[in-house]
Amino acid sequence: MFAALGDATRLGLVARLGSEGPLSITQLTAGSAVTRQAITKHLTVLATAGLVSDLRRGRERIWELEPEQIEAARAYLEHVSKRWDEALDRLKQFVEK
Amino acid sequence: MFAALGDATRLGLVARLGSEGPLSITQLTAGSAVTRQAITKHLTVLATAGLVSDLRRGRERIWELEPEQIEAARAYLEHVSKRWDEALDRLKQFVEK
DNA sequence: TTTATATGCAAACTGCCGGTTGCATTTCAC
DNA sequence: GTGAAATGCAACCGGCAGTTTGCATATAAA
Repeated sequence: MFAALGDATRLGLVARLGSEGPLSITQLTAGSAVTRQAITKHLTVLATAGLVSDLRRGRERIWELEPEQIEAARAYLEHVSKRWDEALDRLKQFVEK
Repeated sequence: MFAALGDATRLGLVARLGSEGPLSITQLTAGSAVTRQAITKHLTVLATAGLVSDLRRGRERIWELEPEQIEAARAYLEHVSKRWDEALDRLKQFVEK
């Protein structure tokens, strides 16, 4: 999942979907430097990570953010951060004894 | 930075440093499946992303978490998530008009 | 019913990433 | 001071990720 966010192009897609709302593949391609095919592949990767989902509307495919997964990533980082604080506290206790 | 967290081995290192506190390269290697050299390279990547920092203690090199960067990543995800909510609100407004 | 638009599928290429191996260097312990 | 422990440096390698290209398919528009 962090791997999915780790590519610059993909993080860009997530950012755009976040600020502009649901967009089609063609719309996403216009605005990125790479080919439509590349965008499609990136979207597939993001979808596999659960970060986006798609729905068909006529001949176009609309992609939108899946904020729950983003929230999950956020929560994980918060968790690590918290554990780190606890670890430092334990270390402090240990040194003081 | 998300790219740095995107590798399984590296995310594991971050998790360990978070829960166990500062550790040396050798300590980190014992517990991972890969070579000490691989660990070293991963730590360099994490350091470049600002996620960890090192200090020398005698002949060993101690690595510790840099929680500010983790916080930064967390904040970014929160930002995207928030923007997404706003985008949905705008969309709702638009549809209702 | 043509024609243009939006997308899907598959093959091919290239660079970089994660990993190992071998040897050199520093520092601690005895 | 000699051996062992912890680390550094550099070269090498295999595979996969990101991208492009070419063609096929579906759907809207005229």
